[in-house]
Amino acid sequence: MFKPLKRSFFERNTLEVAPELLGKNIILRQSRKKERRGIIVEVEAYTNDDPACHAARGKTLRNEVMFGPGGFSYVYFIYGMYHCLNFVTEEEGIPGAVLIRALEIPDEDPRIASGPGKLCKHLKITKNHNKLDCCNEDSSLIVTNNNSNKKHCFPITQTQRIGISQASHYPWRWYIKDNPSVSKTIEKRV
DNA sequence: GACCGGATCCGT
DNA sequence: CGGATCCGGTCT
Repeated sequence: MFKPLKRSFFERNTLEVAPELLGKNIILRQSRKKERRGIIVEVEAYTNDDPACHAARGKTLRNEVMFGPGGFSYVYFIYGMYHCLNFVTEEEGIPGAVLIRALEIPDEDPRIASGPGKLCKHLKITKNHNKLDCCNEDSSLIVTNNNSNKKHCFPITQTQRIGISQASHYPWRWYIKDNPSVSKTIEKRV
């Protein structure tokens, strides 16, 4: 059995949580036996008081999970064809989330989950996975520490966020340097 | 009820 | 760089 990260991990400043999610495992239980795993290699932070954040204009039906406790999933549908996975940060009442932009999937092509839409497609993450409490060990979606040999010793690159028009210059994107599963590496570094 | 733009991806 | 494709937010 795997131990999910505690709620106290998520209920901190989004800009602290985001880079710390790099190297962590996402575990998705799809049935009693079947389980998929991915290593987080690229993230972006979206905070309260951030024009690009879905919560920037207050609570709506779509974004309300961002206003709740940390550690919940926020999955939304975009461009008529893709889903994107986030984990809610900050304490209850303060919206914030970390967008998971790329995963390294063991024994798979490194490009199979190299983007926020691609990773949801590969893991079959849909709106059914919205609002799951990922700190509950019985949840079908959890995040765990990586116990493998290639521990926390990896260089991290910080750049501007990509794919957005509002506040795109904020340097709130982090990825594992030289990891082949990162979506793009051409953006301006900080 | 209608309109419009989007935290994407792929092929050209 | 354009097209696919559809939902949520906003305004009427």
